[in-house]
Amino acid sequence: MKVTSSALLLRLEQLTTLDADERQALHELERDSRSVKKREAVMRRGTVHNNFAILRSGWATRRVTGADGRSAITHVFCPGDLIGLCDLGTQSTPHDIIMQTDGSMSLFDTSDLSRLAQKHPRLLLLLISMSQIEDVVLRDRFYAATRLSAEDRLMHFLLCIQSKVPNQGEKCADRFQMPLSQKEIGDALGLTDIYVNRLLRSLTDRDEISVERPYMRIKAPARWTERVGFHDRYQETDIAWLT
Amino acid sequence: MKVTSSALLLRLEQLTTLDADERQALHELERDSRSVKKREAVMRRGTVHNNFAILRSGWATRRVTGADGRSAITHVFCPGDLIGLCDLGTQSTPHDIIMQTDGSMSLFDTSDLSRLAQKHPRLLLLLISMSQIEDVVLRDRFYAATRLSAEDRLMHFLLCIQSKVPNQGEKCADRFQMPLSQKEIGDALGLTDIYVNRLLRSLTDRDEISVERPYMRIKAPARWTERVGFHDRYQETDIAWLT
DNA sequence: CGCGGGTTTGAGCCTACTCAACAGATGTGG
DNA sequence: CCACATCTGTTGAGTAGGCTCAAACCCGCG
Repeated sequence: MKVTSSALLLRLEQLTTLDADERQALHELERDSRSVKKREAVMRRGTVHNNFAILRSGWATRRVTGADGRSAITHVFCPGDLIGLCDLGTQSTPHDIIMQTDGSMSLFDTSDLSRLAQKHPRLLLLLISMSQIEDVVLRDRFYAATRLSAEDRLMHFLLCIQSKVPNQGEKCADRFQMPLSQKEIGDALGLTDIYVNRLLRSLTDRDEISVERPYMRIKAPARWTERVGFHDRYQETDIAWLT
Repeated sequence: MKVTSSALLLRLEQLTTLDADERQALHELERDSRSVKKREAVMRRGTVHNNFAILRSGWATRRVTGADGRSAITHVFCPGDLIGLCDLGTQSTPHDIIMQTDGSMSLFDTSDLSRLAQKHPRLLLLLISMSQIEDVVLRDRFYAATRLSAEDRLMHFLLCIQSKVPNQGEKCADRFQMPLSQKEIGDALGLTDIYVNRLLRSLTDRDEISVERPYMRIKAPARWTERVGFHDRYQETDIAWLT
């Protein structure tokens, strides 16, 4: 039976070269994969098992939820993303991971990881390096959330999502998938769903975007990028120094 | 000449056991240290050298600065903290690091790191794991910044700083050092210096805190913790699984 | 003694929120 | 296959939390 292609492998090989051993190890990591459904919590804060995962298909988010039920979306994950490698130092999962769409993932815990650390330390470092990009993005978003107006914040976030989107093979380069509802966009920005709606409405009315659910199109991404000071951290990725 | 004690080594040894080789490697990493002055930018965004550092004494912050000059403080570093290990995947430093006080640090770049990766992969993983805690804290702060009221946000942040403070050997356990001005606290919270001032004033008037510059005291930290849902991520640290 | 950085206080305003209601989609069980 | 529930999007009206602008004070320091 043919091996399903791995979004993670594809991305890694664009950034560095793997030897046969490493490719094999990666393949074994992804051997078992579980299918997961929309809205399912694949990792729950406070639990100690399955702290690490490779998202093989579908979208997921990391959510921080408060006592009053309000919550914030700190990360958005797409196929090929690594989840939880940024929590190595915590004894249990610090925040929830929720599926945004149906999908599939390979799950691990510390014992798998510590095996990998012994047998393929370089590979682990590569994976960690890749996943750290997400936290660089979070810092940009922290700035946006605290220092930009609601509209600029929204623009910044849409650019973030656009830059995440894997090359979908579609010719319309400026059309991208938006896997979040308006309420969820609000949770990612610290705004109300209602206000997000007004902003999106205003943007479409001014012909800045067009919404073609579940897709979206930004009419003048370059202008937006300039305006809100957006950086595409994925394009700036470089892990080749790890020889 | 006697070796100056290393805040980093102390912290690592509380969390796991190092063998003689690793202790030696760590010692060599910290051999050269440079003294740095308040307000000095020790790493500047966009540059490719000295991307990594061990902060040996003093306090520093990571700042994200926008085109209009507004900025946000995403991280606060204290002695023994690792800086830049969370940016492994970026080709250049993504954000500025600024000294908040005079201090000293040991600086590295990717070549040092890739040597370390080859000779002491476990040690590098330990260091990375430790430094990732800071990003877990940032996610908590992201939630606070987007979903809590200004006063709760401020309480949350003060608890964060208090939990960072190294055991100062002082008996007053509830008194801690506050290395940020009100304007800087505002940058860490997404508030104006003026509003931070009003909040602090109100808290002291209600006898919730006392300000004894450069120290500060929270009168009822347990109540605050409950109220804003604060987690002490440093206490939850666990890197012992990396055998 | 003057200067700059940090703090304090007042007055007025605007951005983003709350509450409320409805329309459209989606899904689900009988 | 329809009836009902739930989630999502849309719009209006009124409000308030945190902002802006302005000015003064304190203090350490050159």
